[in-house]
Amino acid sequence: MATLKDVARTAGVSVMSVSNVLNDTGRFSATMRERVLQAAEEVGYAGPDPAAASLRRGRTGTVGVVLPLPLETAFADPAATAFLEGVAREFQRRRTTMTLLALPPAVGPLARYATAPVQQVADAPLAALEKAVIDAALLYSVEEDHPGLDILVKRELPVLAVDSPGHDTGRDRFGDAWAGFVTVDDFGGARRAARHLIGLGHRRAAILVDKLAVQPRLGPATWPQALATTSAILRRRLLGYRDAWAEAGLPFTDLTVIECGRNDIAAIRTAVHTLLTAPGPHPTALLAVSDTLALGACAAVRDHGLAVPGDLAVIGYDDIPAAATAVVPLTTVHQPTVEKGESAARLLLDHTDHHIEHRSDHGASTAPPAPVAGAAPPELPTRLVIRASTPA
Amino acid sequence: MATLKDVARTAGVSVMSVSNVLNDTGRFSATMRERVLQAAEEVGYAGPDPAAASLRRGRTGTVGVVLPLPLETAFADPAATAFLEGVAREFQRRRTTMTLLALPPAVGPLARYATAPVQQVADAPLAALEKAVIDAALLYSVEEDHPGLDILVKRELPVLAVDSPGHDTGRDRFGDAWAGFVTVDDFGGARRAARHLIGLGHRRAAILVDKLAVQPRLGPATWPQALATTSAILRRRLLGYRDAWAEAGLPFTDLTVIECGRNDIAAIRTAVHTLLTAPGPHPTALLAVSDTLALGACAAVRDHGLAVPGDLAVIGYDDIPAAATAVVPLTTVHQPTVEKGESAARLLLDHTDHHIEHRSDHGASTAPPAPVAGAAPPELPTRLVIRASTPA
DNA sequence: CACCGTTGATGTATCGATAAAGCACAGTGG
DNA sequence: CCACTGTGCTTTATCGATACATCAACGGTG
Repeated sequence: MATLKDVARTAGVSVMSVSNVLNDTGRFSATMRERVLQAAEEVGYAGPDPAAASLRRGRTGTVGVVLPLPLETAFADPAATAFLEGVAREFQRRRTTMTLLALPPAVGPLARYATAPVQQVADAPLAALEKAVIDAALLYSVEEDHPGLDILVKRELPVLAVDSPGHDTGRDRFGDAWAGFVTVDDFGGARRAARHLIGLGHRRAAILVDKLAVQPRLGPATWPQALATTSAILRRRLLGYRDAWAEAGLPFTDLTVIECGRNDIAAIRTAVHTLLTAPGPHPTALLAVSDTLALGACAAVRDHGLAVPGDLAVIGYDDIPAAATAVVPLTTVHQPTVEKGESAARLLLDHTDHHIEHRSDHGASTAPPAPVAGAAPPELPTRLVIRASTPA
Repeated sequence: MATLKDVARTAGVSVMSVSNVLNDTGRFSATMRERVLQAAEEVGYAGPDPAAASLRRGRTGTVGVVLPLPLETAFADPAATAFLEGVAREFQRRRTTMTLLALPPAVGPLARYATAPVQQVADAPLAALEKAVIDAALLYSVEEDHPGLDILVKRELPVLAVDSPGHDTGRDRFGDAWAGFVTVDDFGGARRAARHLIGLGHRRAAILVDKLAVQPRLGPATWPQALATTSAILRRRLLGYRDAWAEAGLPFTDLTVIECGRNDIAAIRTAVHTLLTAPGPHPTALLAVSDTLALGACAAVRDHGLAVPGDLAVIGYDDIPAAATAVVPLTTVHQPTVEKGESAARLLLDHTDHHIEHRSDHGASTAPPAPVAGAAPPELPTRLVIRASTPA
């Protein structure tokens, strides 16, 4: 591979001149420019070696996006992909590359809501966090006490967590590392959905979730079990639904949580079937924690010979594109998913750009740590979109 | 940030000893090990700086996965996510990280099938290819003459292309860079699907595609238009369907290609509606180039008051999980999608592991370029899975 | 007792680039 | 005529780690 030195020798100039031309620092003449570019072409120079430049500059231009394993789940979920699309868009604007770091979910409930400690996960994926060539990390739905976080903190990498419980605590750092948070008003959105149902006269509903933990337990869950979920988003949504029920003075026994296992038509059909054939009074409405689940539930209800919303009202969550175009357009809680990704990326990059602009060899001449302008609001709004899956 | 030097000073030993312990080279005593680990803990050493290690070793442990923009498309497509899951699995086994590099699709048809040259794309995303800290690149559905490829070639990075037309030509390099290919027998799979229909007595069918080019043109396409598609996979599938028709001596006018625009229920419904209300004889079967399209088409056909397979037979492609569990389980062409990802990753990593094992300071003592054992077969098989969306 | 292979630690050179200082030389104003 | 200010290019000193060579101490052998 040709290096700067080769180009310099060929052009008959110093390496610094070549570097100056290639980085367009402006400190060179037109003649020099020509000579260097010509020589670069001649020796087939492919541009500065990224590893060397990263070492010297102290910046890599790459951010790690940390996702929970299995990636399939993350990729297949329309809400997650829309989020990633937002992240990708902002990264592209800011000339930043994204490295995917997949983490196994920590086993056990969120430590702050449970007594059992989060178990250690396999070492191999954690080593990836140590060796990744990145300037910062963006965590998507990663538990706040995941052991992987310690590694990022040790490396003093700025970290931004999306949909993490950390935001609730108002903190702005993890250990010594800067920390940012972007969340969505999941609690409020869920509460609005449940209030809407109550306003329509519903008194008994079932909440459909895909899984509460890595190992799902199919069927109804008790409220303590449900609230011990490992997912912070899920927990906030459940609390929102529950709060509306409490507000209206309705008993929690009439708001059951059903674990379906997967975002999968067959699994949802089974769950709905079980629900509708169980003894005792049936729910008159379904609150699904995602649109995928809600759409599956609609299909299952129809297969069962019942009508949506006539026999059973359904409300989803996320407002994915398919929600609006479904056979029965879905009433759902809209959240600005793509924008969430953009905000997260923007907030993180604003921080890194301001604080580690570039390695400077003489003392700390870093810009004042001014509050970042145009930063994203920490909590994005949600709103209820009323369509045809709830009665008018 | 603490460096090796700090650890060495604290432990009162040389930097090399620290490096030896951390890299577990075995050339140190138990006492030394203790002292070093203790000192590392004490100064809060976060492990070797990845950029520095990459520079010195000449390897980064990261592979670039190049996907066409918009990423949303890639992430939302179940076939693509299954593929990425396979890639991720193999990478994890091999302790390799993946960097996502999104490329805008080159505008214009594949140059080898067209006279118009592939247009230049925006420069910004290409710069990412120059600056990415990677050892190799895995291209997913990237045109063989995409300008981005030149950059990888200049960097002499090993490249592996999946579902690219390159495999047809039997080449094993792009310029000076090693090149590998993994493809699936798309032609054969499509032909089997169409033959099956013909065997069932069908004589008129419509082929549903999402889009032939970046800017889709909704509605029927002529065969020359269809075959000028920018997607190599799509082209192979179209040729397979067509070949079955030709074999049976049926006219191509009875095999129409319909462009739906998106993998979207509403778009598909419109396309199916148009198809079924057009004057003249209607097709008796639908060949969809993906299961997502096929499942959407099934729903659209039912909405239209017709039955699958009674009134209209439907065959999909890919055999995504949802195909088996659909209301009418889908007849489709199965391809080993996850395995395709694993094979691609394995083939690429086998190459890089053998050929750039590590930077060696003295002369070329590299291992003989033995043919890689256990490498993936270059073309993976497909098979027709007959379920309920075609009559028995 | 001199010779030698082993073990464990250290020194030195380098990977490929960039930051900052240094240095010639031309043009200016007092 | 000389100090003074830019240009434009070069020299020097790193960035943080690893490959390889070297060296000291030691126990076993003929």
